[in-house]
Amino acid sequence: MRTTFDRTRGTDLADVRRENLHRVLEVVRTEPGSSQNDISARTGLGVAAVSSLVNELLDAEVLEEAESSAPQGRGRPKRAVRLSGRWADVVGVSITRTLITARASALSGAPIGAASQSFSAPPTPDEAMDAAARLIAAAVGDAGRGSRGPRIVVAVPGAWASTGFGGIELDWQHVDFSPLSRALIDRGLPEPLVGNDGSLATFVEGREGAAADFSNAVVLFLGRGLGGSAVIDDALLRGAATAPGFGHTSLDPDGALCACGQRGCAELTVSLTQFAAKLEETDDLDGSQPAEYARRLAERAGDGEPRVLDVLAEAQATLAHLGAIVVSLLNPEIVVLSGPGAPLAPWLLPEAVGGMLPVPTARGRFDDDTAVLGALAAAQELFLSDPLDTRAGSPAEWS
Amino acid sequence: MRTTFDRTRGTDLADVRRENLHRVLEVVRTEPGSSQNDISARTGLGVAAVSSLVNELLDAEVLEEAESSAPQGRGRPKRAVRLSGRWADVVGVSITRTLITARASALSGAPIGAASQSFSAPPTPDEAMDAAARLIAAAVGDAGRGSRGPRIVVAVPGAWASTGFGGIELDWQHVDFSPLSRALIDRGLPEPLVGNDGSLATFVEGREGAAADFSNAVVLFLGRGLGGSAVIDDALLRGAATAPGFGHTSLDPDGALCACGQRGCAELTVSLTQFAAKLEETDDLDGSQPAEYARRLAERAGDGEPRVLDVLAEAQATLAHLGAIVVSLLNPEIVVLSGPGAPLAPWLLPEAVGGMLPVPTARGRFDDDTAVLGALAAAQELFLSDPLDTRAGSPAEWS
DNA sequence: TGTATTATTTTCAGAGCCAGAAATAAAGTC
DNA sequence: GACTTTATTTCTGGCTCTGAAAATAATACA
Repeated sequence: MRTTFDRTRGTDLADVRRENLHRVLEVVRTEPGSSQNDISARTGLGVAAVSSLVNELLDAEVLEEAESSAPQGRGRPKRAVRLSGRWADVVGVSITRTLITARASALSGAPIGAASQSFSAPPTPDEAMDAAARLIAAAVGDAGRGSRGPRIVVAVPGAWASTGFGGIELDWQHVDFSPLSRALIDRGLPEPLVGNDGSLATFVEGREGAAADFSNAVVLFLGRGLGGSAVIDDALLRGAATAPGFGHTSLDPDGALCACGQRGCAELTVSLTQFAAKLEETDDLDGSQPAEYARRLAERAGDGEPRVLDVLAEAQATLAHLGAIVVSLLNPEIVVLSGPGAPLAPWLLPEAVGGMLPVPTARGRFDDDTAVLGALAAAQELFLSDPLDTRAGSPAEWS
Repeated sequence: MRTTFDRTRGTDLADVRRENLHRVLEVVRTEPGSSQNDISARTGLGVAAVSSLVNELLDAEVLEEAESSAPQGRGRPKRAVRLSGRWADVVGVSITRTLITARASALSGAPIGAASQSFSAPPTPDEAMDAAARLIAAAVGDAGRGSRGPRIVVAVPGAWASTGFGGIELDWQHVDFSPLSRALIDRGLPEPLVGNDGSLATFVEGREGAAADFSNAVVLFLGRGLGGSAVIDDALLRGAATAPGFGHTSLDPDGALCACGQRGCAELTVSLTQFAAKLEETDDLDGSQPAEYARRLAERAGDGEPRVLDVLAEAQATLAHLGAIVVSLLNPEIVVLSGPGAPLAPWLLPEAVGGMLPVPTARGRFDDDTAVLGALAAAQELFLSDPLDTRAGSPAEWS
């Protein structure tokens, strides 16, 4: 626990301003149509400060006026505000072995543009970055602010190591993302932040999905692999993005050898890839999007197809064990099965997981869109946390 | 992930001041004898601000002047400062089934007083709180500041649940700590903060122990049970205090039934209690302090006693499995075996744990003192984070 | 001994931020 | 139309930082 810092710049008035701008925006995000008085009450800031803060945000077109929904009573009417719906301020990107998607939204969440490209063979890092830069530019179109670029977050199935980004699913190792940064800068866009898909899924499930009402949650991200992270005390578990994650938790030291080098990893029985490998003569998962495959599987399970039920039962047992471990370590209030595999939740999630601490479970809300929505939510959070910053985003891992 | 807040008070200038006071103290703590110029360089604050901050801390007797160690060169000499060694500002307490210890220190870490009481039978909550209050008052003696009481942190082998504090080792359930608060208030002392021993051990190992040089670490606390927590991005993993912890991680769903209700918990093979139960005809652990027992065990292992080696080898296998799981979830740079059981590290820690991510390991530094030193370190951190606060501490869990 | 040199700390504007109070604005009510 | 009510803005004051200048306290050298 290094606690020293060198020249990080002391805290000063500007930090106070930034923090309070963030608080104001957080209130407006969760309660669009708030008035300055409302904001003052929710944040604890005085009305004078809120007036100054809100007007600055209106001037910067981070906020815009909204028609007040509440019926007009006595007295001067409220001036309701909401997050701006005008500019392409946030961009979320998802990279997988079959599809790269970019979505641009306004701060309000209003969609601005989207673009995607599918791949018959998993893209190399260069191919992926090239495509991503093009798709991002297409999604943003001409809706970007002149002065300031959008916040861009890219979700990738992989994790950071000291040598770079790598992942088993894409078979990338030691990948350096600076070509993506350069390609974006060439197009006049700021540098992106790259994060793990499971962590970003956890963020969006926690922020506006199945775990929104809880301060502590574990989110399992079931796609081609198995990932996820946790929310602890209302904050995303950091550092988890750099770890192999839930999928490569070794549950049985004498189990089958996994591609990661360990034995008995959870992913060997819980992942859409493994389901397909066990059920189909031809591995037809890559012929369809993961959520589509998961939905088909759910149908077949619903029809009672025995082999499907067997495979899911095996996965369920693994998940129960993994759940018990994670619950005993992190003590969540809820465990969420998120990602493309969420439609299989009825077969994979027992009503409660964990032995010592039984915990309720829920199905994720976003299925195939989870990763890209996670990236969008993260990009929005980045914007809102420093809404008047005009610097380009610096490249960094996100959570 | 609840992100709303009601009336938490906006950020203001006072927060800036508090934060900067904390930064100054953090520099002085890690480098006693720093001058104002040094502090300015390390914190990024201007010299004018540092002058004001340091003088305020000197006035409050949080800092004191130190003789400068550097040889006097040209120019005006530095005014070296260090943390005050005068007052009993921090108190750490450890409660176990055989011993309650309280230690009072100055902010500098200089010991002020200590008191302890041993128990032949595990104390009830009332007995423990009664003794703790008495021992704390004795340790502080007349070295307390008149105006402001010390920060008091109590380490207990147990965890918080919604209903209160509980732990298997002490057989406490739903324990409410308000009697301890009242007993302390009656003696003119502020309310204590109660935390899990494994979390506090992690804090002190991370702050000044075996994990001091790492930003990410896992600490296993081996005592009568098995606990611990993690440091992630230089911060203690919060929320872990409320979880059953490492000891009750179910490694084998078909394993032996544990007192916690799960099967195959790590603690069933890795804990001093279990070692004693397996090795001795009479469970003689409670006849001695845990670290003493661990040292004897280490000697017997060093002498090659076969049964001891067998038990430790079994424990080692369990730890390797637990380590692999924890490493894949939290990605530490080091795994530390801390607590009274640390002397057994040579037999319990393989050179590297984890399959996918081999991670170096280390022995904890504090043995039997780990819990009380963790509590002391936490109390110091509480003081330093708000050094001019005059309110009494509010009761809260301290993870 | 006296003066120059040097490093450190303190003092002095200046600007930014929030709180609280007063002033202003915009509606409804009598 | 005057009054009441509610919302927002303006104004004053206190606090905190920064940057520059001044003061301080020691050594080095003539």
